[in-house]
Amino acid sequence: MTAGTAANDTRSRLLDTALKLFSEHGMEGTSMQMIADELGVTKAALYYHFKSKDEIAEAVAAPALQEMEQILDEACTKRSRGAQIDHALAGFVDLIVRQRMLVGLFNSDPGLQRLIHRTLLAPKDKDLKTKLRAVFAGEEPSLADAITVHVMSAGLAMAGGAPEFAAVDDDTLRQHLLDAGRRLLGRPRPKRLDKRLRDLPRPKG
Amino acid sequence: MTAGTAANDTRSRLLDTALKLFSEHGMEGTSMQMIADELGVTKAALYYHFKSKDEIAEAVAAPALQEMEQILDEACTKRSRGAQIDHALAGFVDLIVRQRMLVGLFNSDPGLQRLIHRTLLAPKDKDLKTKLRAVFAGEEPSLADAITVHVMSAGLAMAGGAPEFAAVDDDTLRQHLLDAGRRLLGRPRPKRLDKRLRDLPRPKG
DNA sequence: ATCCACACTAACCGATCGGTAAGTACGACG
DNA sequence: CGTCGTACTTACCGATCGGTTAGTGTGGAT
Repeated sequence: MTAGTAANDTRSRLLDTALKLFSEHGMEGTSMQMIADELGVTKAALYYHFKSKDEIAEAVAAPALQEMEQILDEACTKRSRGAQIDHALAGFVDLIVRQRMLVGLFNSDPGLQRLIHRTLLAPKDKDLKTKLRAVFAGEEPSLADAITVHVMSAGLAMAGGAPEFAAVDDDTLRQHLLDAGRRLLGRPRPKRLDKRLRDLPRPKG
Repeated sequence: MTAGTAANDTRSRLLDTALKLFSEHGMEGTSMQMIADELGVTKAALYYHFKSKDEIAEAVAAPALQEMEQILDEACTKRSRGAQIDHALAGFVDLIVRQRMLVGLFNSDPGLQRLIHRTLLAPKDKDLKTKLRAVFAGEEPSLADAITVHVMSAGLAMAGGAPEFAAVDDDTLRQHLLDAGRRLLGRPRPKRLDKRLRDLPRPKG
């Protein structure tokens, strides 16, 4: 017990550092040397903990991907479509806010995207994006709905991960992203009216 | 006359190729060798046309950036806030659809973003993002509005540049993105406009 | 005292990176 | 004919890339 504290600590610090650098410079723009320098160890030390750069990227991305999958699965258990969407949206926004850097990185780096798709998504019966679209817009969504869902997921993720909102506290950011998501998806806003009520067109009853 | 046709042709083919590769692999993930190979010339030939890789990236991004600036400036000349927003949104969506790859690349590559910010945006009195936010949400927007605008611009750009919608024809994509943008911004949807009717501003009414 | 697994380091690998220097095929011009 | 500019190519540079190998210091168990 209390076993590999040192190793565990270095390993998790390594992941934190990698995430930070990846999100600043992109995955291809971040070298193993940069990660090692930032950590204060040699490059070879990284290869003691991970077999390759790709494995580091996987380890960085995996937890959030798993969490997203879980949120989507939970949402599927809800009875009404409305409840499914509300749960998925709330969970998605919460994940984005808690993992701002990672989520921003995730749908912004072509290299990471390709890697993740190969190693973490492809093996599953259904890839995450498809699942997400299915939860928000049904199994066989119209083009309009598919586009709306894409705008929502990408928009919320990029805004959540944007450096200009880095100083905004989690609760506030979550509320605003939730509002934006609901507006896009045409979901009614629950009671909570914020100070600045805009004229919301409600196209559907 | 008809002078530098060959050179001009190579130069523009070079830019096309670079854009394609940048958007597939990211800027850091694309080497000069890759561009040269795809073009069927040697790497050194690239350096005949451009001084550096950065200069290529600038040349790739510059026209769309200029066009965006022009759209925003045009929008500012409109009388009502509503007309300003409508013009900017229509122009923005139109630009995204016409330049899908580039726009997708633009807000997805940390390396390109940093470069562009240094070389093309910083010198201007106001950077593009600030200008965009000002047009859509006023000079001193609330946090909620700033976030909404960010979600919109990033969401529309990423959806427009997304490979899964690559096969969608321009008009259709434009309509759906416009709808999503209007929903987000709380703009009323105009009654079924003729889809051919674009935003061409009447020259000095 | 010895051994051993752990968590590294120093030194190195071939490949590739962005970039450069020198040379060349070629058409236009005089 | 010769010469000049254009649009390249061949050959090369030092630096850095991801990754490997062999060795080292250290703490705990025996």
